Amino acid sequence: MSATIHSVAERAGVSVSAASRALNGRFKGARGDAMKRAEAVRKAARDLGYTPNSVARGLVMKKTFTIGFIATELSNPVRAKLIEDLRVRALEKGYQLLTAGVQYGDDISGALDSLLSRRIDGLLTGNISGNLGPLRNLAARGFPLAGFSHEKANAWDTVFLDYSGLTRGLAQHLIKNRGLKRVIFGGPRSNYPRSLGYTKAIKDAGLEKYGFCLDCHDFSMPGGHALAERCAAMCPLPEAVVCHNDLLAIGLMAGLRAVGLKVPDDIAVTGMDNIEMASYTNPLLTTAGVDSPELASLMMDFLFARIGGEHAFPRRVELTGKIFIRESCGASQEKNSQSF
Amino acid sequence: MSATIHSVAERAGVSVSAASRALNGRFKGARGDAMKRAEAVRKAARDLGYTPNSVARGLVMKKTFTIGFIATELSNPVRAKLIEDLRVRALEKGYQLLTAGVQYGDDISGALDSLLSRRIDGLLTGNISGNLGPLRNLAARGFPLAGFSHEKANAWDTVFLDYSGLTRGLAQHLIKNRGLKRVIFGGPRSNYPRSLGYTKAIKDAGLEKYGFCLDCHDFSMPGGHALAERCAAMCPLPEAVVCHNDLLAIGLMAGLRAVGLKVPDDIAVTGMDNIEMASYTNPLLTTAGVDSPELASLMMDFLFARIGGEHAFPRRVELTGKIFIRESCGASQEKNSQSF
DNA sequence: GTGAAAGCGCTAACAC
DNA sequence: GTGTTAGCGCTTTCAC
Repeated sequence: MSATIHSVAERAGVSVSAASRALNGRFKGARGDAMKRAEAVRKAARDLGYTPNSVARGLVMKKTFTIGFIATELSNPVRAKLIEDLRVRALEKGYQLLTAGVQYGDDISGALDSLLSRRIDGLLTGNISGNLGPLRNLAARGFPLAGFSHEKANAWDTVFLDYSGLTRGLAQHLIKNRGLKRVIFGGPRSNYPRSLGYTKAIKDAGLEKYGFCLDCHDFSMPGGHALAERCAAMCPLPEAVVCHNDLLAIGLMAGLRAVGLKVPDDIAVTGMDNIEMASYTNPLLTTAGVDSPELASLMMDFLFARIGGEHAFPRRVELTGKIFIRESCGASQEKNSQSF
Repeated sequence: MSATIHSVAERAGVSVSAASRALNGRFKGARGDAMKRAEAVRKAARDLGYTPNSVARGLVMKKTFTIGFIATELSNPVRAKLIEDLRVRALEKGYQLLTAGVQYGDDISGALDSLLSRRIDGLLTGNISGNLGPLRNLAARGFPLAGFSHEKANAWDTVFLDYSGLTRGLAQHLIKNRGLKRVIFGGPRSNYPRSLGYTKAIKDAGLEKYGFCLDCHDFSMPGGHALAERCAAMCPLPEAVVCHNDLLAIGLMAGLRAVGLKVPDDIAVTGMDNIEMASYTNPLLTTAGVDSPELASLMMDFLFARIGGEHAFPRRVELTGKIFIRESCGASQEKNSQSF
């Protein structure tokens, strides 16, 4: 049905190999003769409505110009933004991005196999957990791999994101600058860096007896909203809640309002990720995060180096985040944006 | 490097075709003999760490189990949600989703060619504009195509979304139920259905002299924020602004607050799309929209029918939206959610 | 430069 | 059922 390189070669009166060369623009010296033939090939292709078959191309070249991205929470705004940024970087180099979503803690092998069977040229990893064995194997075999993580050490190239330092900074701001004591955490009771940073700040300040975790494993707006009642029921009321992420914080703020509590007057709230929406909530959300395009660039630089054949021990680079003091923590804005 | 079906066949002591059959589970009668061989093949595959090469598979089968989605504003929450819903539906049927973003009014042929060269089995279209010729050609040639649109007629299967009726309903609510007169529109001065619906409502109510458009072609939160000053500068102040979409409305609400105007007391605001965030803003955003999973299902049903070989004239189905009256329009909530 | 030929990894005839 | 064989559409040797 569709035109093949065969048919365009025929129409142009040349061999398939000549057509292939012409279409891919491989001539060294521009001898007028060859140029003319090449033009004839291009014209034939146009006439026939030829669309190169990159499936066949991928088979012979063992290269698909596709890179995979595997992560959780694909529709979380932070991730959606990152995906767009990655896609832009990929496109710049002539690559397509193929995304695969997984659930927290789920087995990734299904998604991974699907990507691998499509013979992606490299794989980008997001915040995945669970059994990372298959990925480690890939890395060990020299398969191009890069990602971001809050883990100190990794088996493949990773951009390190210090979420722990960020929540710690947020909590410190609440404690030191605002003089708050009953600062609690909203998010999963776990050893995620985000909660660890909070705990550290509490300990540093000798506020252990006020430390508390509104345990919640649904880091979404509904999840945050549901926290409000539990929060309001606490006696005495907490003065601030440091949230696991922006979505949770935004949901919590809405929930707090629904139960008649004012943010930040009654309770201060902070988020994490600095999604675009954090600059438009009422009150404006105090949060922290890294620059998404920069993260995308760093990951892609790692990956393309590997794809280019670079062979080295797993590398690591740290991307520093920033703290954005806005209204929801009730602070004066004297120190609007602080590097961390 | 990677194992091929050849190597697993060899290891299992069978022919490649037997291996292929075993791996793809094609046996009719389950004769114990065949079953045992099949198991041997599967074991060999496991031992070798065999990952089927779907590039080769796609080449011979002329089928890639991939469907494309082409649309604008991929990172707009409505679109991100739809993509997730489409992805789920696709995965259920064993298909992958390959997304391609384009700019409003831009030429889509680049993105289209990229998708087509990957030999997608079908294509889903979002709200694209510009030269639709290539798509019409595809449809005419029988290529599986489906999409959503606010156009009455289309050259391929489409789910019709009546945005015009929705903004009209929103404006009517403002005018009739709240008795407002100075109701203006925030969004592009164009013949988009969204603004048309507004205009219609204004005319129906004989309020032409109050009609006005805060022209703006950036339907984003920053875009909406920027509108606030122009809005505040109007004299007399408008009583309500019907926005092109939720993002714009949310940005506008933030901007209005920044210039000291209260929503809805000073100015009412409505959005469009009913993104999840609309249920968490302060004030809660009155808006309208369609159910995303339902839209995804409808589009997929159309597409899979075509992929399945169905041949028919372009079909059309209408998906009715709902209006969600919340706080930002200042209304009592007596009629919370109204079908439209 | 050119064209003939080989082959990427797989599935689908086809005889057996 | 099984194996043998012929391609899918392309790029890339390789002689010329």
